[in-house]
Amino acid sequence: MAPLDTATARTRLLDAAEELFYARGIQSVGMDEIRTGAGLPLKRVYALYPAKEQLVEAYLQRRDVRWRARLAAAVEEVADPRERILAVFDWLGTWFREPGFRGCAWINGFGELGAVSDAVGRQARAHKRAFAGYVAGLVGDAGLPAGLGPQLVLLAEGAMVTAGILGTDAPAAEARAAAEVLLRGS
Amino acid sequence: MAPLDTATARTRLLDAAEELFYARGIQSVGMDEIRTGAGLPLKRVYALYPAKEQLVEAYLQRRDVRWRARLAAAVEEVADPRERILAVFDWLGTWFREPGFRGCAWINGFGELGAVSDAVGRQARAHKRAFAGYVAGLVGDAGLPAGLGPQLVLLAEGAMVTAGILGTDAPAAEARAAAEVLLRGS
DNA sequence: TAGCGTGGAGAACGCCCGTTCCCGTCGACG
DNA sequence: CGTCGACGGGAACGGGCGTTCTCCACGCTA
Repeated sequence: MAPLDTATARTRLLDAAEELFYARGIQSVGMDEIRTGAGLPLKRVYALYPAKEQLVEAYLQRRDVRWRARLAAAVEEVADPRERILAVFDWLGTWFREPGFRGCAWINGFGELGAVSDAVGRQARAHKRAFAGYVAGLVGDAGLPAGLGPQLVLLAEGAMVTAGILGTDAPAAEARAAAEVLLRGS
Repeated sequence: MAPLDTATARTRLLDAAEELFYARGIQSVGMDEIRTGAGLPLKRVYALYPAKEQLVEAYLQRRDVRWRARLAAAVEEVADPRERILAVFDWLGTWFREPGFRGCAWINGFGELGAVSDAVGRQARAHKRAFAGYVAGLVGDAGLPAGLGPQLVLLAEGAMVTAGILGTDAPAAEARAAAEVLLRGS
């Protein structure tokens, strides 16, 4: 195979890593499998990320950017400030319905390695704080009391977990319905 | 050391397994460490559970019984049907504050091995369904609409996840406040 | 008291995995 | 056209872990 430039090599590597890590968990996936999936020589893999933990970190980082961008894009399609909040839960529903959905990558990663890898713990906390911050922004834009933000976040997190474990998209609609009540009550 | 009877050997084994698995994750803990913690010969360990996966299953099973019993005991102290629902969130708060709290064992286990071990996936689903069933019972006892149960469950799950990752007990109070609004709105 | 079996302690085995190293080949440059 | 460097492919290494096996001390029985 012709030599790949660094950028596409990195993309392929992260693509393969993300697919495998998300589907099966981090420790269950070996570096060899990732390099096969990426079609890269092991040497190249370790030139890009000198250790597995750094590849894991990069995987979570890139996914964080993309995940929040997809959420924001879905919310952006709605104008009314209150409806924008509910759009978060609608988007969760479309996410849950995607083939291969297996819960939240950061919740899963934290459960697996949060106690043992600082990098994973940091990524999980950063992602969850960023999500909470985004929701808080939506709540502020709608002129609603700040205390509502964390409550809506709990509904969303609970929906992710429950949908992941039970393998159903129902929690998205349930969380949305609960969110409507919370909005009305404020 | 004097030979231990089967019952206490099993107890010691499960005690050691639970402490280590919960604190550090399942794959990060070796059988050798567990046998050291239990003070048991490896032979005895494998006589009790012929493979690690079965020990993991037993760990989750026993923890499920105890966890739900603790929750139920806390709820039992409250008489008013609506207050009993809120007592669930109060108990979550005392759980979050316990030293060594690191989130929900089934959520963590599912994130780590749910895709790779049938036994862990089954345990997680069974536990979450049992919890949801318990909450549904409380909702029914209070004469509230059945649709409220899953919504309260989402708040609780979200609180567990968030408290685990962020290392704070605040989600318990936030979830309780949200639950009050949901109760009032029904 | 001699033999036997049970159970404790830990060494040993085989496998897997993260990481490193070697070799063949192909393109660039003089 | 010859040489050198870089890169792809994969073997090799070292360590860790789940699982099994060996050895030895102790207590029971005839």
